[in-house]
Parts: sequence; C-alpha cells; structure tokens
Amino acid sequence: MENNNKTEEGLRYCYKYPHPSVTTDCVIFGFDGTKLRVLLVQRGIEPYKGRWAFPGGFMKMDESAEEGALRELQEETGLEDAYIRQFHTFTSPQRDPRERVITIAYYALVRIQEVNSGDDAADAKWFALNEVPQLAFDHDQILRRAEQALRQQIHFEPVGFELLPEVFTIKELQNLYEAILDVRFDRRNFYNKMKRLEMLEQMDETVNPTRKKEAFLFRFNKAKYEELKQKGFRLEF
Amino acid sequence: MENNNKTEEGLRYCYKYPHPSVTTDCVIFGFDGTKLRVLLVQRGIEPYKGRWAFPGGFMKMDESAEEGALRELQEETGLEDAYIRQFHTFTSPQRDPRERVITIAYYALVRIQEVNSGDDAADAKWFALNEVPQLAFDHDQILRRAEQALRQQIHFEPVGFELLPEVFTIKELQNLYEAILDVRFDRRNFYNKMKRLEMLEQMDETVNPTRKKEAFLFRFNKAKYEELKQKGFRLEF
DNA sequence: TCAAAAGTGTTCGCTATACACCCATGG
DNA sequence: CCATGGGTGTATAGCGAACACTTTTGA
Repeated sequence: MENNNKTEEGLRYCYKYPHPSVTTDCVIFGFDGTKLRVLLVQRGIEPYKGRWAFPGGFMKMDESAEEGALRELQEETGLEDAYIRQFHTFTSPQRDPRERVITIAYYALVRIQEVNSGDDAADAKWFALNEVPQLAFDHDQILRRAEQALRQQIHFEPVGFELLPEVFTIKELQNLYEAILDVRFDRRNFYNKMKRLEMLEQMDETVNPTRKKEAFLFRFNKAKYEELKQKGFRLEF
Repeated sequence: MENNNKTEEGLRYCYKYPHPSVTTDCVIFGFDGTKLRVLLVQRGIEPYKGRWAFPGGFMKMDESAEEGALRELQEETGLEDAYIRQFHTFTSPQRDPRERVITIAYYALVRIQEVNSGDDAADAKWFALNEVPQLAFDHDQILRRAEQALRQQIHFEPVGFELLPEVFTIKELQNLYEAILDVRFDRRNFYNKMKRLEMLEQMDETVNPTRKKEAFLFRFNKAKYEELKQKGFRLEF
C-alpha cells in the first residue's frame, strides 16, 4: 500500500501524504529517601542546546513504542526491566521548531541506587522535583503531566514497590507517599494503617547514623499485596 | 531540517528515515438509561471490510491529535464540544497489515439523545458493551483499554455529567455507575449517599410509563459539584 | 538532661453497609 | 389485593483523623 522511493539526496522514504516524526521520551522517577527526583540529560545540540530534557529518541519501525522506551531507559540507566507506563502523547503542531514531531511519553520508576550512571554520566543528572530548571521543548508540560499520572496511578497500584530499595523504614515509605501525593500524614496514623493492611514484613534494625533512635527496616510482602489486589483492594489515603 | 521532495509518482513527502502513519480513533460512549453503549462504524473497504470499528482518520499536519479527534467526533455525531480524553497510543508494529500505523486513541462521552445520526446513519450503529462483535484491527484491545480508562477516570471526575440527559432519575444515575464500574449498589445506600453529597437538585415528577410508581427527576447541581471538587472531593464508591 | 526520632496505643466521629418500612400504581 | 418499583429511615461496624505516652540516643 505504501511505497518507498529512493531519491538522490538520501531522502529515501517517500509518502503520498506528510507523516510526522515519532519519538518516545521517558520521564525517569527515582526516590532518594526524602524527595522524588527525575533524571535529565543536557542537550548537546541545537535547538535548545545546553537545556535539560528527558531522554528519548526516534521510534524504530520494527519496535513498539514501549520497546523503544525500554531501550532508551536501558541506555540511560543500564536497567533491563524497569516499571514503565505510557501516560500521554504530545502532538501540538509547533512543539518542535524543526519539523512536526509527536512524542509518546512514558514514565519509569527506578531505584536510584541501582542506576548505573556510567557512560553518559557527564550530561545526565538527577534533579529534585522542585529544582528542575526550565526544560527544552515542551518538556516542562510533559513533566507536569507525568507527575499527575503518577499521582493518579498510586491510587490503583503500589508504586512504592518500584521506587524503594529492598528494605526501607516506615519513615521512608511515608516520605515517598508524601512526595508523590504532595500531602502530609500523621506519622502514627500512617503506621497504624500500614500495620492494618499487613503488607509489610518487619525485619531487624538498622542504626540511622544521623538520627536519634534505631528504626526498624521493612520490606513489602508481595504475596499479601497480590491477595489484597485480587479482592479489589486500593492503596489510598 | 526536513525537506519534502516531489517524485514522479505522487509520493511527494520524503524523509531520510521511515515515518509511521498516525491516526486518531475515537471510542464514543453513550448511555441509554440502562446500559453503556459504543458507536461503531462498519468498514466499507479492505482490510477488514464489513467488520465494525471505531471512527477515526489520519492526523492532519496542522492540527493536534485532540483537534483531529474532535473533528472525527463532529463528523460522526454532529456534536461540537463533547468531552473527550486521550487514553492510550497503540503502536504494535503489525497492528495494520498495510503499513506501520500508530493510533492515538480518545474516548468521548456523549448524550445519545443529542447525537445526530444523520449522514452516516447507514453504517454507524450503537452497540451495548456486551454485544460488541469482533472488531477490525486491534480495536477489541482498544475498547478494553477505553473501558478501563473510563472506570479509572470516574474516581476523579463526575463523568455522569456528560453521559446523562439534562434531567434523570436516581435509578438511571445508579444504573450508569453500575454499568461503568461493573458492580451493584444497594438502592437505598446509593440514594442516601447522593443526598448527603448535595450534588443533585430535585425537580418535579415524571410518570415512568412502564413502571409502577412515579419517580422524581433530578439534575446535577454544577455549582455545588465545583465547590466540592475544589476541596479535594472525590466521587467514589 | 534534654531534645529529637521512633515504637505503640486510644478515642471519637463519620461513613459505608446492611436492612426495614411505607406509599403508589397496574394487573 | 398484591406484586413491583420507588421514597425515606435506622443501627452497627470499621476506618480515618486527632492526639499521648514511652523509649532510645546524641549533643
């Protein structure tokens, strides 16, 4: 149905009607124990040279957008099978000054500790959400949408699983929920609720150096969570 | 940055790398007082000739996907400013047998009574959700995703506004929520909850011919709803 | 010894849930 | 006159929100 014709200038792919370019961008969220952070890369070329942006790239013709997003994520963090979710596709005609580009945007949830900030270390950096500078293209808008999508998703899935390390303190879990939902909980009510849900397993202590008293470490009880999820359970506050 | 070169065969738009086609499809939901329905159109050409599918079309280069979806919706229903939401972009490489096509999918909520099933009446039809036949392309999958997105959205926005006529009975409102969430509520508890929220205004009666007793008609109190929404209110069950 | 962090209750009010009663209407 | 649909009320259990007491430890 569609023919590709070579031309002399390397414009090899020809169509009867104009087609937009399609990219996949990835908003990578991490959690440092206190604040939510996003991984940004600094652009080395025009337009928006020097500005920070989300990692992304053109969609290949033989892979789905999700595969593309996973590939981007792997290149940037070394992670093979992270949690990613498509949350919006951005299509304003003028969003890229060069040509018509639509961007299928994903957000990823990763454990900062496991990220291999290897090759591209120089031009990649974690920013706390309230310290994100003005971004390239319409990426400010993409970030706002990603935050909103994450905030909604937390009502249906326990995104804490993906952002916290294997073991963590109750305080860290509370910090995470407060960071995502932008609210404050009473420490004791949060503890009671978690206890009632029976989703956490208590382990042995750790000394938290800078702090005053030892805090118990916990880990998620995945089996219990799956069971609750079956019954229509929702992790809400 | 991107040049378009004419060739002799009408393949006028040429690129250095292959670009996919981009379409916007629209899952149009309506409510008949008892069941949720979707508007489908029957395909007149191959592939999948004769199969039912969601209305859609190619994205134009000077309009956003949302504008395109609104245009499709207008052509199909005559409605100018319906409620639409982008919910997912479908990108499997093989989802269209002809060429690489990605589809930005929207769902719309409309009042069936207001739909002008004019021009395309012959090949357009409302299907109850449990009577939808096997669809063209991957539209079965698109429908499942649309239902899921609607079910989630109802927790954050009062989608009932968009699907019900100006006035309606409590029973109809309950039917709507039950249809979307696929659950059953106690008639009296549902009534009490609505009363407590003070979102409905009671009007004068109507005789429901086939039924036994007259039922009050209600309409939404938009002002009250907006006020509650400001305070972080959520319409949940 | 005192302030800060953390473990563990308790109380109260609201709301979801289950369930009951009455009225109107058509067959 | 009774079955069905519809309007309105009540009791109970459980959860969310506010709040108190104790222990540990570093300064």
